[in-house]
Amino acid sequence: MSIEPARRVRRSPEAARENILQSAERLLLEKGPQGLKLVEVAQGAGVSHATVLHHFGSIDGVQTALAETMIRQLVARVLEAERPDDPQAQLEGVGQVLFDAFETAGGARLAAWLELTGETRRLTLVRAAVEEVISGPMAQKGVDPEKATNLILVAVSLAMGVGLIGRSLAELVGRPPETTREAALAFLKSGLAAALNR
Amino acid sequence: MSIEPARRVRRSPEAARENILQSAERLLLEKGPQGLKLVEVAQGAGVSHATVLHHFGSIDGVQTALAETMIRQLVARVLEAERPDDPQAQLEGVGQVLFDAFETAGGARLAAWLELTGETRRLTLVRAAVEEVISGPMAQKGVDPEKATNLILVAVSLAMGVGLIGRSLAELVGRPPETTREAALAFLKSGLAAALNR
DNA sequence: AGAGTTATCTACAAAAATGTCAATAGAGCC
DNA sequence: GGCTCTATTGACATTTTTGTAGATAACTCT
Repeated sequence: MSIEPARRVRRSPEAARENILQSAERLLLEKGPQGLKLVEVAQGAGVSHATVLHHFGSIDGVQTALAETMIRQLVARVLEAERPDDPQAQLEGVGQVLFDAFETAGGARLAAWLELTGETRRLTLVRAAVEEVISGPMAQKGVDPEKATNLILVAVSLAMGVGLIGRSLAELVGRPPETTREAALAFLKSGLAAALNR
Repeated sequence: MSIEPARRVRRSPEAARENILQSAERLLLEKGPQGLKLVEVAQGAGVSHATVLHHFGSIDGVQTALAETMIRQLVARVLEAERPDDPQAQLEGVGQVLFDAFETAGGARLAAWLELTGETRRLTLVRAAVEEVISGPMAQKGVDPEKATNLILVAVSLAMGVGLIGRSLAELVGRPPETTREAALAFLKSGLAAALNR
């Protein structure tokens, strides 16, 4: 019995890259940065590790690409909900959206990963997003840019923290996992209201 | 010319372990989880990598020990400042202390690392600390335990987020790095006041 | 001083992870 | 059908990282 050569699936370069990145993302979120091994990524994508190298050049290439797409997704999720319809409802919803963005698809874990690996330069996208919010909804509401910036900094930090450790923190003190998120949301909302209506 | 054998420094097991752990911590904070290599840790500690293995058994042993001591330090830093002298000043200082704790010596990065690696079980220490705060200063102030818990969850999450990405976030939008921290502190303070004086 | 203990070292070995290369096989095109 | 292009692969090569073993030197105790 001779060994059958594996039958191949031939994808377009774009499809191949996306397939691989999805596997990489899954691994990152499951096992953390340490789990991002070439062969495991390949395995998860149903492909040989040589293929991964063909498309990304090196393991670093994979990490870089992954970071970039994840940031892009994160920023997109945040901005998507910034429609300038009703500024009031918007401001109330900002927290909601932010929290979602950082909780969904491991946004917070991505950010943490970037911080831990010192990849903070990659964040020009984020900067653009922040500026968009400041000059968009905030300015419309007539908020002083300085103050608006501060609020955003706080809100994002909070969303980050909640997204990262919110669930386990709540469970740690014997509450349902969403407790942190809900409490933080309420806290943020009332804080925002107090800071803005004045 | 024959090679001189390196002269040895013989430490007590405890001192040796501590020396090594310090190097490991430095590396973790500098290069992230990926930078925690056996030889680098050894180099930073000024010993051979075999010595590290002798004391910790494996690289996992190093990680485990490191996580534990870092958590211990973090919790200690938080609780240290919980002296039941003046409940009022205390509550105001809580934010300060929390933020310090998560910012100093990479507390936030530690927590992030633990989360990313899925090492959340190691956190029994934290649980004890939270309970101590709830039943201590909070109860003294006559705060409903439920509400107290929520506030703590929020405060810790915020401290976490600020400690992790606060500085780079501020720099990202062109402010001095402490901006996030200061804004968050003010936000937290007024929020706490509003939630408690009622 | 001599002996015992063990933290430490060097040298080697094993394993894991990354990277290279030539051959192959899908898919579109003539 | 035959041709071309290249995504894919298996097998090999290299580098990195972790782990093992025996010898040695620092320290304590008698």
